[in-house]
Amino acid sequence: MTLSQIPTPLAALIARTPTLDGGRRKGALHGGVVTQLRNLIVTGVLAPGAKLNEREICEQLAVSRTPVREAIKTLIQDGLLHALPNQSAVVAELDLDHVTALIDVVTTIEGLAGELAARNITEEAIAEIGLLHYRMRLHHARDELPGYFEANTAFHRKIVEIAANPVLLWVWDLLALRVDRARYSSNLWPTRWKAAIQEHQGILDALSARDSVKAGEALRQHVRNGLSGLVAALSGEQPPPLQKHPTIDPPADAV
Amino acid sequence: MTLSQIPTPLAALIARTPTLDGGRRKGALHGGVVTQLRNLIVTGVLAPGAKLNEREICEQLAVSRTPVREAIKTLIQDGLLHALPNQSAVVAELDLDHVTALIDVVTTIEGLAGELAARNITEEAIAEIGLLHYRMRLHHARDELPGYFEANTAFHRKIVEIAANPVLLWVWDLLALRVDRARYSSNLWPTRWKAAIQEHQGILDALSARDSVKAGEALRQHVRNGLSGLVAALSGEQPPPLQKHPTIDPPADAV
DNA sequence: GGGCCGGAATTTGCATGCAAGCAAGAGCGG
DNA sequence: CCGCTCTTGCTTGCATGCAAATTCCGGCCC
Repeated sequence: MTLSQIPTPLAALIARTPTLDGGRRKGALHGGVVTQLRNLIVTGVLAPGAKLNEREICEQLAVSRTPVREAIKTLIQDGLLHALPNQSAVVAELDLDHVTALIDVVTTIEGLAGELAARNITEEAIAEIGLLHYRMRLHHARDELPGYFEANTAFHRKIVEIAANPVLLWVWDLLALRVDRARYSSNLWPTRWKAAIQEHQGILDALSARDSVKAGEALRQHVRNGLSGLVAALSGEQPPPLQKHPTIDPPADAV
Repeated sequence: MTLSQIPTPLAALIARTPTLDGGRRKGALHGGVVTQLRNLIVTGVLAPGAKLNEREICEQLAVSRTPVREAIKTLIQDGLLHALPNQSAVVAELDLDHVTALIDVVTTIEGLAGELAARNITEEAIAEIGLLHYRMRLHHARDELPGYFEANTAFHRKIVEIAANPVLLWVWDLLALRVDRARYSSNLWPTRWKAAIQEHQGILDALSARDSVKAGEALRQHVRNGLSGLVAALSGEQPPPLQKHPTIDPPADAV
């Protein structure tokens, strides 16, 4: 349950990032630890309920306890960890209720983003969105899930950026963490792949037409469809996140 | 600019909380510091742009740097502080743009809360909301602003609680911090006081009738009205929060 | 044999020490 | 007199030491 029980994927993920501190800059350790741990949690390498032993993390990441402690506090704020007084922080459970709760909130937030984006969008932004859409289509045609996933996130985030509302972007980023976590945990979502692409096309069209109502509605429908499917997948197969990481190869590389 | 320049209100606020650590429990220091600093920022005692010197805070709060550092990190996450590498964290500016951005997001969030709450609401919850509404009317009749303010926050938060969506509540709490900060900073809002009470009545009626659409719309309108007035107030009187405390000049480094 | 109790080891929480980096001020040159 | 540079002081970032709390394990009692 603790970190040492899953040494291989953890070490692999850590090794992937160049020394955790790229340029040996001074103030980069804290942020690096946050990123590392966040990835481990979001991708499901650290399973829900896992206890985070500070000393162990220190050894694995080769830093002292101070930045690790600060990172843990940060992740608690993000809702990825759950804190108990004088006890190890544990990875937050992936409650089906919580993921279900995400649906309404994320749907609403992205709907608002679509409405605002449709009003503000420029020709340049339309092109950027279109670019991402076709990157997704390419990845889909090539059956490249990780690439598609990345482009998909970029697509949605870009729309929020275009909405030009810093608070909205802030909230979206916080929510995206949880959505990604649930998505990694479900690990079967290509069922809706084709439908998603069509919906993306509809969103792109609405944005291009600067149709605020249509864009908002299209995004709401798309997000609701996606998240509902995700919840269905999660409620269907009970233990998917746990079965994943013993086999090191297929999903762990999806970074 | 630093903490020592405004010793009186800070000391007063700190003194108000019983020793910062009520029962000398062990894991309570960090949270206490967060609460303290958060209050100081939200209420405007720590003006936007103020630099937070760790050592100074340590002395004022009589704790070591470790919990203070962690608290600062937390507040940075909340968006109340802005971080610079190897430099003191500064209190985030109260950008008019950011407050304006809050309008759409908070309006949307509370609208959703109203819709969900209207569906889930029980007789007990209706009574609790009604209680808070009449507490507000009482405070209004007595011209007690602080009491009204507190009840108002409780009223809105209660609706979000009734919505029974943990993610929604989480997001609302985060946003409420910023709303409160802007509200404290504007410090003239009784202009809409009477109108607000009428709108609250409408919200209460819609919730009692379990009319989801109506409740959502009433809340959206109410929140938008309130926040728009707030933005107007903030844009009208440029330096209201700054003039309250000692000496503030554009150079900003007076003693 | 099972459950309860006690103590030791582990672990978090807080305090402090040391080095790197930024900022302000003195000194110098133009 | 003004501007630039270098140096000094202060501040943050990280590492580590110590005490309280929890947990886990062995022994004991029922």
